[in-house]
Amino acid sequence: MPLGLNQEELDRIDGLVAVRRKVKRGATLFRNGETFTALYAIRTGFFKTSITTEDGRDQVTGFQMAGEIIGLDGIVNDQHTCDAVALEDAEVCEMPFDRIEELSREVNALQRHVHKIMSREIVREHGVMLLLGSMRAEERLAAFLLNLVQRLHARGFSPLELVLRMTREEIGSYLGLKLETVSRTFSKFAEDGMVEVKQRHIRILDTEALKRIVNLQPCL
Amino acid sequence: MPLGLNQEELDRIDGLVAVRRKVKRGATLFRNGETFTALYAIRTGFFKTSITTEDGRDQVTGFQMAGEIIGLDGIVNDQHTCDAVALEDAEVCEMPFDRIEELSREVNALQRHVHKIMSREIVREHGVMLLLGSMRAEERLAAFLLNLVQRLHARGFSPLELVLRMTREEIGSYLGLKLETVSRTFSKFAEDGMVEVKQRHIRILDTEALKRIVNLQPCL
DNA sequence: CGCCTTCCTTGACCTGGATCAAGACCCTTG
DNA sequence: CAAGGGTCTTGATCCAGGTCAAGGAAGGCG
Repeated sequence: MPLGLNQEELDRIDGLVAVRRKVKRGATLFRNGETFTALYAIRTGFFKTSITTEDGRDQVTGFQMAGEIIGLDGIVNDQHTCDAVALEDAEVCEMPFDRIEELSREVNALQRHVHKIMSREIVREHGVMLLLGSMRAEERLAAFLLNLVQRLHARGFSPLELVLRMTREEIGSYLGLKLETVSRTFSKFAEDGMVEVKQRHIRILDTEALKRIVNLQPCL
Repeated sequence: MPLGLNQEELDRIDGLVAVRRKVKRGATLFRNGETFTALYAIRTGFFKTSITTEDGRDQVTGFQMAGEIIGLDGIVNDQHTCDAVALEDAEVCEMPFDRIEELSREVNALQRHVHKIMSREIVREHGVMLLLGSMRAEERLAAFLLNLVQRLHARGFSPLELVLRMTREEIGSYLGLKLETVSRTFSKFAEDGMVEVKQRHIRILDTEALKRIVNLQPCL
């Protein structure tokens, strides 16, 4: 994690992690309705979170990778409100939330950290609202790709190449598009020479062009 | 606020409120880019929060009323990332965030409360993502109206009548629709006898019908 | 190794909501 | 009380993306 902590504090924070848990591809880490007890820090692997309505509609609310925290939705009502599914074999650290609260009363840096994580998630979701509320299909997909490579890059991966862990349908659900539109838009980007698409392998050929698409206001 | 607190704790929490601040209709409480120092509890009045991109796009991220907290977006980077504008004359309590953190180390119930408020906001935004990502115009507006009256009802107002504090355009921005579509959809609801619309005065004639619209899956 | 299933692509067509445009209503201010 | 600007409604038209349909690649499994 972050910040200037002394050894004792670091040890105590290490002690937060109750269990390491492995989650197989396709398995759920937690599910809507389950009792909330812990947050999870992803050590390795890749997750999606999604909500499902009674009438069967389904919205992917995020994709999470190593170093990110999931489970924050459960705090309000001591009950998870979304499903977290591993999109590849994964390992997480389970951190019981009452111990987080306890410890963050004593370690200021941890308290602050928890607040920032939650605030960051709120801000991220604002961005998604902007995307869903006002962007066109190409803009959405370009923004999505740029966001993914940027996060991967921060983890030491290439900023020009990535392997999608999710299906076109899951991307579509996240972006408010149908899978056909996602596929067509990938094809269009490829035609225009901006990316190379081989199934889930994506190579970015022109980052600037993608950025221009995102910032492109329709006509003024 | 909530919960079983003793008198001393209550007094201390009262002490959180540094200033009461009045905000005139149309004025901003805070603005994107300003340094974050405090959360605000709305005492009276009605706010919208919105983000604006460099290219001038604009997304309303929420409407807040008495009893709700705004400013959470500022915690991550000590800087606000959205604008909060009063849609009617309002009064807020300014609560310096470092004092909130300080006090919530000592009063468990406050700590818990802060966590829940943030988590609630995350869950609310999941709901908005669902709305923006997968609902049709009528569903969005019906969901919006039901949400508003429900929150107003919880504050002692009629569950069947409300006055919109925002324009059609602001509703549209929040719901990912153009103002004309919002207007047309209101008209359609009125034709169908579900609501009565007189400019910003809305009377709900058939709550159940609105609920049915929200849960209506297209064809299966 | 070959079958099967899941995922992806592409085409043809359709439609919900956007866009453009013209007024109507209403509130404010002089 | 009249003028004017912001807001709302409604109509006509258009188009981005949805829908339906038909294959095609690829990875897992017996």
